[in-house]
This record gives sequence, C-alpha cells and structure tokens, in this order.
Amino acid sequence: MGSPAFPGEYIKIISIQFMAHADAALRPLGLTCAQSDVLMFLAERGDAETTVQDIGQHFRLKHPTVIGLLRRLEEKGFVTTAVSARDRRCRTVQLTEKFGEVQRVMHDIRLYLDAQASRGFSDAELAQLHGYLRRVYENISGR
Amino acid sequence: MGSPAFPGEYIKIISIQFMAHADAALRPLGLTCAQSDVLMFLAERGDAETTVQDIGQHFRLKHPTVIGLLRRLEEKGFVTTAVSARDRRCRTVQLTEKFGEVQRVMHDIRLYLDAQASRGFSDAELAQLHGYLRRVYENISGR
DNA sequence: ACAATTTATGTAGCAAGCTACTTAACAGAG
DNA sequence: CTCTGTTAAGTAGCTTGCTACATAAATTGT
Repeated sequence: MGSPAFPGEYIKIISIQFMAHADAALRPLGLTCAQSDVLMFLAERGDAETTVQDIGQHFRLKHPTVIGLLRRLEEKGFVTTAVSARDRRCRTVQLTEKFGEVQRVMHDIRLYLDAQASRGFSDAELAQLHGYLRRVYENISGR
Repeated sequence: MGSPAFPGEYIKIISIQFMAHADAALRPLGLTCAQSDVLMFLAERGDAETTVQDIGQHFRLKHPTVIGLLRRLEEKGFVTTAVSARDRRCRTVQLTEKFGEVQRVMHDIRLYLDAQASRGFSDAELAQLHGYLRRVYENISGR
C-alpha cells in the first residue's frame, strides 16, 4: 500500500505508441521503426564489418528476430549480405545506395518524434529520466 | 548536440525485457504477461459487466489484439464469454474457477517483478519516474 | 417505419518479438 | 589429424501487436 508501484503499464504503452507513431511516419519510405533502427546502427558503424551477431547484441535481440529484420530489409533493397571472408560462419551486412536516398528523411523523422515525446521536458529532467531508466534497465537486465 | 535525446531505446528494451521475465515466471501457470494483465483487470472489475471494448480501452489495445488474448484465455479455461442480454452486439467476459486457483500466485509474481524492477528506488524517485512517464505518455498519446 | 450511420465484434494477413531445434564452420585436446 | 565442443546462422512455430476489411446489432434522421 505505502510504496508506489513500478509504472510498468506506462512503459509498455509508451513503447507501443511510440513505435506506432514511428511506423506511421516511416511508412512512405517503406520502412518500419525496428527496420530504421537497424539501418541507423549500420550507418553509425561505418566501414566496420557488421554481422548479424553484432546487431543482436546491440539491440539485445535474439537471432531469429534479427534474421527476420535483415531478410525484409534485403528484400526491399536497403541492405545486402555476404559471407565473411575471415569467418565463413558469419554473414556481414552492407548498406546500399537505396539507403542513402532515405537516410536524411529517416533521421529527420526520428528527431521529430523524439522531440515530440519529450516536449515540455527541460534538459535536466530528460537527463534524470534517462538515469532512472538506465537504473531500471540494470535492475531487470543484469542477473 | 546540446539537448539530450529522448531515451526511446531504453523504454523499448525495458518493456521487452520486463515482459520476458514475466512470461518466464508465469509459464508454470500456463499464462503470459499480457494474459495475466487481462485477468487482473477483470478481477478488479468484480461483478461489473466487462466487454471486449472495455478491455481494449483500458489497455489501449485494438480489437483484434484483445480478441486474440480472450480466445487463448478461453481455450485455456480461464474465462468464459457470453452475448450480453442488454446489447446483443457485445460479448461479456467472466472469470472461471480456474482463475481463482492461480490468482494469488499470479499476483505475487507481479509484486515480485515490480519490486525487482524498482530495486534501489526511493518512494520519491518512483513517484517522480511515474510523473515523467505520464508526461511522456500524454505527449505522444494526446494529439 | 425505414434508410443511413455508428458501434461491437470478428477475420485475414503482416511485423516483430520469443523459444526450441538444426546446420555449418571454427577452435582446441588428445 | 581427428574428435569434441562452441559459436554463428538459419528454420519452425508461437504470442502479441497492428491495419484493413466484413458482419451484425443498435441508433438516429427524416
């Protein structure tokens, strides 16, 4: 009674609604929120060789999830994959020209959605929220 | 650069990980996190007639999602449904005896998971986090 | 009273997450 | 060198979320 409950419902609903907004905004590009996250990660990696494994570890996703995302991205022509020369078990992932055409718009959409979600927050409040969420993440993730 | 970004990645990962923990804990009961949420909502409603619509509005879920949840819950014997006498369009949902057998354990599991997620948080911090999340929710939901 | 609209449920099919299992390639021990 | 174990990728099938469309019942306008 005394102690306030963990606001799990809010976190779930926010996560779903945010993704829904992102999916709607990205639809004209033929992309979803999860797919654009993968593309942005690949862009940040630059010339470094990136494998399916790397993507899964970065987003804490299991292999089958990543494989599905990459299959759809490859079908739509945003990435290509190839067997690694150094380790033939690994598939490496490369961005295509088609990605370059949408990169800027994709990035702007994300900035707009982030700004919308954090409307009314001061920088200090945002930093505090970020710190709280990191603590929650460490609570449920590290064990 | 100056302003910190909205921590959308954390929210998504926390949401997924929390659900994964809940699913694992509830598995011996034959339930998932989303299913137990629905059962707990029905229990709170008590004798009040609850329809598919009511559940969808409470959790901000679309109809097909709720229908799928209820179908699985009915297949497993945790709820029964019936056409409403007052409005034959509506289906009402009732909890079964089988729910009574798991209710206590289900509730305890949720309390434990909530406590684990908010470990190290003072009541004041939890209240502040709750307030921040409500503001984010209103930012992206109300439009 | 009857047509039109709204509301509630339901169906089909997709995306993204998962577990459990399989296959291919590397790495290390004997 | 071979055998065993580990690691990376892939497949099958599930849940939970969605959109778009369809049907049935209530409500509303004229």
